[in-house]
Amino acid sequence: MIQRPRGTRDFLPEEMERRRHYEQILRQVACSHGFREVSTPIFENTELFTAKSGPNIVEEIYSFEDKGGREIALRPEVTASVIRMFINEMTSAPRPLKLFYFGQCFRYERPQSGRYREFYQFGAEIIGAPNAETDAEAIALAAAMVEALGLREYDLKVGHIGILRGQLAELGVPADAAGEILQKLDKKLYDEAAPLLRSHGVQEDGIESVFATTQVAGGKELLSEIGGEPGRYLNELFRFLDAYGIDDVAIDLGTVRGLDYYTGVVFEVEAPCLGAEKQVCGGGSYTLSEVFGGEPVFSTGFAIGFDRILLALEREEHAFDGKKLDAYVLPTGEETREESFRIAARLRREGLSVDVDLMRRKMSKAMKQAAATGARFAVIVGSKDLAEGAVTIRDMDSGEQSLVPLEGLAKALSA
RNA sequence: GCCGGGGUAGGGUAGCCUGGUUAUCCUCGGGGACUGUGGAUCCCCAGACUCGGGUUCAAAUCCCGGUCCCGGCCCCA
Repeated sequence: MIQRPRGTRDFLPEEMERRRHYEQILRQVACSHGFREVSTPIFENTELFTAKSGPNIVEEIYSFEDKGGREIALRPEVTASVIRMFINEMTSAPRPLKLFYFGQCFRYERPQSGRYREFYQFGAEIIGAPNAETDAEAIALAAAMVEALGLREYDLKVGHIGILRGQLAELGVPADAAGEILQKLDKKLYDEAAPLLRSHGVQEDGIESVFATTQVAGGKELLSEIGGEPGRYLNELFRFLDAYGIDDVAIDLGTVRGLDYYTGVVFEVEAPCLGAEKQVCGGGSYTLSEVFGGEPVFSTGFAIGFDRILLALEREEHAFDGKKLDAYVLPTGEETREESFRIAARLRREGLSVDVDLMRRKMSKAMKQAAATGARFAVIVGSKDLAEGAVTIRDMDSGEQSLVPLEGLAKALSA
């Protein structure tokens, strides 16, 4: 037997119905916010992902040389592709561009709960508007999506990476050294961050003030305490969020995020029920386009970990009922088999979901099968009824039966 | 990459510690009892010891390694 590769999954019909259901909710919410769907290649030139993210990222990318000697990588995320697409063919599109995508990504990592090597991300990007309105819109969409999915327990945290970046720059830490320090700070590894800061000549009081910043976390009352340009920006952002009706937002200046292309506002959504892998959504603002050779364009985006958020919904035990068949058509015997196909075909053309016996089953077994498919009605095709131009339909829940002329069958079944 | 726990028909399990008949039970699937009526019952059929090596007269059972799954660490764009 051939096994599935590690970290991948097969989705059976029941689960696929559930996934499509939630996927549609996300699409609908994105569209309702004026975003339009795009799709980019699942593989790209490896360079696209290494340009800004750095070499340690490469180890977790599925990359290979194709038959033409090109360095190709399965996408580990979609933001880079969307920005590439923007630079390649959308630079003169009216701004802001509001785009969303849904698709799988690949990372060579150790699989664990809520973490796979092939996983699905739903994300959105707003390109071209350098202001707090844009960040507010992105956060509003993320919040609306989580709400629409019905997740009950989640935390939305907003921070501003410009504050720590600015502080480090003021203390004389070179920009290219900031990334490593920020990573340590994100995880609150102060013991590891301190020596790095000292090595760049930062004094103890400077270190203290940086650490203090990472611990600024709480409610909106903190807004007044955050100074400088980022402080004004955050105040503006929160006013817009308030106007959007999003008030349950925490402030956490220690939120750094792993990628160093983020420059301004950063935000995350966590589902506490997920334990170690609880982050279900992450994003922020960045200026990625010039890294790929375009003009500097301000963008804000986020990605939802689709598998993870579905796992969270599962933990919260959200009920989901798949769609049922409208009817199951079964012949009473061999002599009406062909007629039952004619009837099924006709009902299908009329837009109903219809299944029909393919197993040459005896009627009682076929009825059992009809029950197993969950069809609302069984359409019993017998020669006696047919002689009157009719069939018997049976409501599978109540067991009630009635003789229905073929002409009115579709109507009777959709009632 | 590291640490720990696992893997017995499609799904769920007993057996494993203490090696020894045809590997347990439930469910699902196929057929029949039931020649025009389902989710009940009964009967029949089909279906498994994760893979490789070792120990042994004998391995599902003990030992080693691989693999996959689960939990955690590292990482997490």
